[in-house]
Amino acid sequence: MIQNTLSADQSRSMLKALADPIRLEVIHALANGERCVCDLTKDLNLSQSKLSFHLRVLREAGLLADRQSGRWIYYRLEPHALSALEQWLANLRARCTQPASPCSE
Amino acid sequence: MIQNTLSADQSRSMLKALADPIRLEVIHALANGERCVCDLTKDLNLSQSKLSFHLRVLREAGLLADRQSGRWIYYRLEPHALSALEQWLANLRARCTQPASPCSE
DNA sequence: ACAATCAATCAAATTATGTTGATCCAAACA
DNA sequence: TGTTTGGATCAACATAATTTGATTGATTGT
Repeated sequence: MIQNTLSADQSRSMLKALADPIRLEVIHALANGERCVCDLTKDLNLSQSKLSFHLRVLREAGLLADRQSGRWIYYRLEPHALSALEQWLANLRARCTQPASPCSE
Repeated sequence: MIQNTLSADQSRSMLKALADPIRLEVIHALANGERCVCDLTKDLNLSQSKLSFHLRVLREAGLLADRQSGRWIYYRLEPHALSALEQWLANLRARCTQPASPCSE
């Protein structure tokens, strides 16, 4: 589960997961709701094992969740993840835009 | 220069640049203002060529800028870059949290 | 002009990521 | 039970990113 504040590892794996065109396509493909792997392979025109690899990266980064129903596995976005990363980024920026130190003592 | 909206390539290279512990350290080391490369090597205890490599990645991603003064080269944060990425992320999230389609027509 | 210093760059070696095809396992259905 | 389908995983290979040490070019000081 994703907390409000990300660990260094969590933010790093999310950033890495998002920094890939195929994985971004996967995310977009899930924007309208969950889909099973077999439909995703058709939607994205990817081989089964290739898609599976990228789904795992996204899942392990916390960006996706899955559930099984019968013999299908449905993947969906984990919306908290993106906002947690947004917050992490906002924090980083805050730390990086400190005003110059004051002139007198 | 960084515009208000990032291209896919720009966001990708920023995400990748941020997804590395050494490069994050570099960013933190610059949080209080610009520093020359020779001081950064001491601050971060990195070899010259290793630091140079990571500075280049960060610079090419648009996250840092540099200037020369005498024989020193000073690096500084490019604050627009982080906020542009924040915006990119917010956009992605917005596209990913569309409400379910309405019940009646 | 010569020596020293700062920092980029290059080539070689190493490590990490991504891709492919095969295999395995579980669920469903005959 | 045997067969099919959905999907994860594995091993082998391919590609990309990182590290290291050496070289180079520019700037400064002697």
